[in-house]
Amino acid sequence: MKLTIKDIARIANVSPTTVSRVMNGKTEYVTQETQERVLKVIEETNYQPNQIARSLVTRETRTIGLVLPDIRNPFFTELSRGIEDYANQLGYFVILCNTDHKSEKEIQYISLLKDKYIDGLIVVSSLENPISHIKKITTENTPIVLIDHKANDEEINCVYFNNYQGGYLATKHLIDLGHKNIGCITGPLHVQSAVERFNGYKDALRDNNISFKDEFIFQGNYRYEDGIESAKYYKSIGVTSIFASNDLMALGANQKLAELGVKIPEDISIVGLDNITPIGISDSFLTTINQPFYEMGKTACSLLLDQLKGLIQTNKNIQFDATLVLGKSTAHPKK
Amino acid sequence: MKLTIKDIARIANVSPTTVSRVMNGKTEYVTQETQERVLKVIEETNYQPNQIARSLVTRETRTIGLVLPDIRNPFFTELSRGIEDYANQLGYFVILCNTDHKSEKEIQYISLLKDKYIDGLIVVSSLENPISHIKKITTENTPIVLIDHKANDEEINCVYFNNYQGGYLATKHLIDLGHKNIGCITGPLHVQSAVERFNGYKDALRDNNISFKDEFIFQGNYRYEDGIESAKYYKSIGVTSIFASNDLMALGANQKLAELGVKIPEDISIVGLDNITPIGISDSFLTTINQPFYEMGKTACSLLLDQLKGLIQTNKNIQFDATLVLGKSTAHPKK
DNA sequence: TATCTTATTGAAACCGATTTCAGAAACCGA
DNA sequence: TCGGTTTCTGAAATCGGTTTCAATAAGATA
Repeated sequence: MKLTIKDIARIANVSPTTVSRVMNGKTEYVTQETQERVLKVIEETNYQPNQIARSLVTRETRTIGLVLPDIRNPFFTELSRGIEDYANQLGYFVILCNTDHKSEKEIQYISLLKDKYIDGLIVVSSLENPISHIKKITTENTPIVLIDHKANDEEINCVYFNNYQGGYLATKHLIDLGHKNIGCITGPLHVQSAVERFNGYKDALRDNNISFKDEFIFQGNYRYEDGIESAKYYKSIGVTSIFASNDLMALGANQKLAELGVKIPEDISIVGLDNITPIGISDSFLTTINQPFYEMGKTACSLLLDQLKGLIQTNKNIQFDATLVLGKSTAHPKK
Repeated sequence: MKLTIKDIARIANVSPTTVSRVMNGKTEYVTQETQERVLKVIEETNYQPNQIARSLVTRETRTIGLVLPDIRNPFFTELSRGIEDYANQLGYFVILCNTDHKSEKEIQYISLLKDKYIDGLIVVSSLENPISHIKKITTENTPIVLIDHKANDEEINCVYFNNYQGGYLATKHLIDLGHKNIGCITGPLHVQSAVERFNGYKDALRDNNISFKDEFIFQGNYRYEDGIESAKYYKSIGVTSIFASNDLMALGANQKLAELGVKIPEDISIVGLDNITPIGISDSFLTTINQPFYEMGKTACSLLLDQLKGLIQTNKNIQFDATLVLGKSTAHPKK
């Protein structure tokens, strides 16, 4: 039979009130002696208070919800570890919810989480207009952090990556190596991140007096297959280098170009963006732009918990920088 | 201000008891008319009952705990999706806990989860003797499923992969292709799964009258680097094929052998084991043995929830079969 | 018509903690 | 010695549901 606070009170010959006080460290008005007596009983009986009963009155569950498209995506896996590690350190649990990019699933999950009285919510949203939707279904005072989204003003907490800078740096690297004919495999251009990466590419060209050429652009969809598909095209038009808007497409292009007899990086240099290193594989072949997923998760979680504890009041927008990671897939163009 | 069951009762002009009955479908003794009245009020006020208060009396949280070494490991990522999908379908939440293979972290997590009154627990344990440890810290009647572990009798629920069969099939495939000099990169031999895979290798040789040679064995640690390291050795002793006890080592060996000028599969065939396909990359190069992680997770979760609902009483041990996945890394040996 | 079921509803207890508030004891200054 | 603080403790209310049990009304039976 599970012990309750009343049992402990009876055994220690005090009231439940006192037991509660001792457990919660509100001992300023409890004598050293009774305190020790209670602690001894707790120790001996190995008593653990019922967290649900606690939650009912304290209104905190020490649990946060994490809603994201698919944990199998390496970005989100890494992100989730950043979040979980930080949360665990401060005694919080994380409930994981995969939405598979489906709006209904996302809304349903968030709504269910609300009923569960989680203390906070971290969301990588797939909704058209996440802020208004999410605010509609959550309680006024639940802290929320949106990842991979940028808000105006201080509407909501946001943590996101500087995609523009990523595209810019990748392209600049190729330019610095001496490339002038630089292809660009874009992401789906109805998605904000893809547009920004593309803008980074364009601006890097402009800033270095290289004219933008439409035929150098191949529109992809962030999939490996898009990279594969682009290969034949790029081989035929003869670029000396390619900036792929994500690593998956970069790897696809690399794979197919190699099969077509194109030497990487001698004939064509390739830069990716994301830095998704397959687990355990240390030697990185691909030159790419690092996106600090783990750090972003950690920051999102710390933002959330700070707000939870009232340490900060206003919402923040935090942007993460892109950095170049040198691999073996880029080199000077051949003369 | 959040509505409570009393508010609804007042508005609908009934007692909280009746509201509760209607919400829980215990309507056999509620007239159609009052039922509709209550439902209408719930609908109009958008009332959502407080799940914590419910849990306090029903003793169920509709939440299960998932404890595993590291979600970044593709096995566990896939496993977690199998679990989460199934749990979500039945209205359960999943709390994710990474132990980083540390015993203290695992024990601490399980103990904390117990206090939280989760309904069930799924564990991929890193403990020496998981069953006795886990049973010590959990309540008598919490359903538990162990993954990647095999129990005697019906001590506890287990879901695991037939590692022996995996090693056997991989080796048999090479033998069927005509190979006789078959190297084997083992896993860490203090780990059960590694021993079983190795035994599968040995028995496949024996059953086909190929003598076991000690010099064909390279002991690894399931890491990419171990594969890299083994390459020089295998090139020097001249095997025609290699069975690597996991995909990571297979990929490492492949990488390094290719660098050393060895043609795969013409000069040396390689078989892995695990079938960890990098996300989004469809064309599989490596011939390997599939381990059905997603299915295993799903089954573990269904086992847990069935037990939770009292649908099954006895504990079960469920074994999953290995299957061969043909890639481009194996071929007949050269004459 | 009197009695016995059966259908319908609600008052009150309960789950197991925290928190408010009041009372008792000890201490203190005049 | 006496009123006023301060220290220590516990009774009871509370959080928001579910469940038990009793009460009432309606219908059935004899």
